[in-house]
Amino acid sequence: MKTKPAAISPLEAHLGYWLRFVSNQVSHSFSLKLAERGVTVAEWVVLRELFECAAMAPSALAERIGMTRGAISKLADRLEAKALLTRTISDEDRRYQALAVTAKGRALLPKLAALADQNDAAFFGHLSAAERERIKSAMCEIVRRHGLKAVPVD
Amino acid sequence: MKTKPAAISPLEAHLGYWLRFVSNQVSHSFSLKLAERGVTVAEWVVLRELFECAAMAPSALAERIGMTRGAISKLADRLEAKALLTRTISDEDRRYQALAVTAKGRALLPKLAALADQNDAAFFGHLSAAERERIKSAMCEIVRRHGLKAVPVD
DNA sequence: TATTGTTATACTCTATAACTATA
DNA sequence: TATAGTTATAGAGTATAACAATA
Repeated sequence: MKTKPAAISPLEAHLGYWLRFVSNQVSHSFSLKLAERGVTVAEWVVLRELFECAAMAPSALAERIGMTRGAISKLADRLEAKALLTRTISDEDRRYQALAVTAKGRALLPKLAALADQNDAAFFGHLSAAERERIKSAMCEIVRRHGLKAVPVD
Repeated sequence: MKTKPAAISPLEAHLGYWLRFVSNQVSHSFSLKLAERGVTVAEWVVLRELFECAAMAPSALAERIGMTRGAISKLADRLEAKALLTRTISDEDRRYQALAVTAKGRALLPKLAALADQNDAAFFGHLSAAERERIKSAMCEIVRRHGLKAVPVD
């Protein structure tokens, strides 16, 4: 009985629109903070991920983060130039590399993590812990359902 | 009494990380769908926003969407080339322009909106309506708190 | 002089695919 | 030939700032 088809849903009807909007702002804000330390968001993700393990191959890292090998290669270039990361060619199979965070990188990481904490708090600090957890779970579940690469479910 | 400082929070500790991860996937998936119609995500946003009003100045649109005038200018170029949008210079003040969606653009919009609906459903359809609304409200609240440009709270 | 819109420039991120070197 | 990593190319998105036209 609708007189108008209402075929054209508004932008704000889509959850994807809101996520993109907020996410862009959060990431942009974070990127400004990181810029003071001379690092980009993608670089932070790589460094943080490498920090866990002693060393990791570029291809493994690429899969884990959900990036292409080419992208990792370029990021590694930049991080190497900043002396935050080293490449070491394997002796056994010289096609393999081991990426590792340098001492300088390890010294820098806590500061970057503090910026990440600070940025997250600025945007989501007003939410209750339960609410944050709820949203996080929802996002995590979406990642799982869609079989997205990096399922870093902690 | 902590033995370890635990100073370095993991990536997954941050809600911003999850939002960025999911949002990137959702947007990418949407961009693939839109590509079949020869449109990008940013172009969809512009078209959808212009669709509401008869016409709008680039600067007003820029503020509403949260983009720079330069970005709008480039988008308008592309949309004009695709005959989805027109620029009309004001007679009163020749610095002003009116951007408007063409008939072709109006014909295309329902199809794009359907893709948006479809994409949103693919990622968020498994959530209850209440849960979706909850997350949407949270995002909306964040936008409001941070006084972000486009507050299309509808 | 202030404002509107355009243009030039640049950089990040991403993806594809051709390429090199190893095996 | 198969794999690991690199490089070239491209395009979207974004931002800054210089610029032209107009008021």
